[in-house]
Amino acid sequence: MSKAVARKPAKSARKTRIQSQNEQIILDAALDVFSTYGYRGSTIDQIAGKCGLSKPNLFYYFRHKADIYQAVLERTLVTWLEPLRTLDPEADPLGELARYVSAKLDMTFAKPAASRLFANEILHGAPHVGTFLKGPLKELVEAKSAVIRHWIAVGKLKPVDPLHLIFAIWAVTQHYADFAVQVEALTGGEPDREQTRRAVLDILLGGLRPN
Amino acid sequence: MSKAVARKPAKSARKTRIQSQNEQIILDAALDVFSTYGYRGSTIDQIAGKCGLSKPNLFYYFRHKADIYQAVLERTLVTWLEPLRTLDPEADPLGELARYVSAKLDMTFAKPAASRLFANEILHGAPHVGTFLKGPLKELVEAKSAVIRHWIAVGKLKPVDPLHLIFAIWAVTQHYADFAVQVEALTGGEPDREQTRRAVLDILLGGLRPN
DNA sequence: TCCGGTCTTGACCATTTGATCAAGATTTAT
DNA sequence: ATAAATCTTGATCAAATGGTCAAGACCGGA
Repeated sequence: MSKAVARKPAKSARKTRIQSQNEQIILDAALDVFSTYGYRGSTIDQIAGKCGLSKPNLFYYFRHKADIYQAVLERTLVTWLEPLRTLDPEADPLGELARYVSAKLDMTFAKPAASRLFANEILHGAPHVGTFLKGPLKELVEAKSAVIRHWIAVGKLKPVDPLHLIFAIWAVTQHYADFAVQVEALTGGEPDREQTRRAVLDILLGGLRPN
Repeated sequence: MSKAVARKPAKSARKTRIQSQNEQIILDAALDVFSTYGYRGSTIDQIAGKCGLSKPNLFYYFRHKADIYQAVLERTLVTWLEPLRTLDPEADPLGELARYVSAKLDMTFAKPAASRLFANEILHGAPHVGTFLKGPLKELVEAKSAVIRHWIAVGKLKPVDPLHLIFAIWAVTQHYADFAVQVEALTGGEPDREQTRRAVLDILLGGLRPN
């Protein structure tokens, strides 16, 4: 991932009011479109149509389609990573894990499009976020794995593979965004969020209490 | 989903040796390509290239790109559904669930492309499998939910929402195919399968033993 | 061997789509 | 008010791509 995706950084690094405003409008629309149809399945016309700007105008702000994608993806990654960052080694393990799962679930419900965009990117081999995965994400995950291992070592958590626990938490929480149509088809409408939260916490953390 | 996706059913419903052979070759290649790049991101040329047939030749066997996709998707759905079908109400609940999770995980490892194809389809709103989700899948899931509820009722399983348990099992097992690049980036290479199996069983079923 | 049906493909078409550009409209600073 | 900078867009282009077609190669049964 490179930086500097927008266009005008040449002369005045400062962004115009219109500029930053339209960039946000474009990225909002792009998140919707890309997360729904995938990169290849989305067209500039769709994004332009959704945000009420003309196609050439999009190219005024972003030189290439790939730049729009890159920008919206980067904005998403920050959001996506945030909850894990807050896992506190000092807090009570089960409570802290419950808080993390709950926060991840909240994000899934609040920003399903972000989850789907990320899922799509990974599903297709992470062509744009390979360095993110092997860099920042890996470091953070290793740090948090150490925290979980420590909790286990001091007997506050049943022994469990930390990495796979993190995978499981991600998988289950994001499932409700990424597979939303399936979830809705099987529950008959949107599932009740509190019920979902309780069930997810039960299933994921129910077996972690030490004897 | 409609039937009759291939071409020649008109005169002789019987398929030539070459015909059924090439159809399989095409579908195999199509699964690879579609699961990697998505529907829109895949081209007939890619599929043709991968299976060593010419582009017009593909159109000889399948009239439209969508027909190829449909055919490979249908073939995948059968495979995908199979393990759940075998959930036996008479068996020991925890053992039976463990067997199911294990079988699902085996399928994930054996046919990651199938998992990804399905994931991609759902992720993009299930445009081709809506009726499958709301029909056969829903019925089967409701039947199996009843089984789980029964296990709980007779005290052989800790109370847990059956539907969300099924979701969790799907989410976690398929995660290792759908998010394989992320898993590999974080584990540093392919994760050990037996270790993964133990961890997944621990996490998903560890809290289900009744007191 | 020979014939009808099956299979294969090079050349081609029409549409979609990412991207460009020049000309004009609008905003901003002075 | 005015000039400079910024912003906007209709028209257009070139490449990619789903799909067609006619001509020829191949195969299988009599």
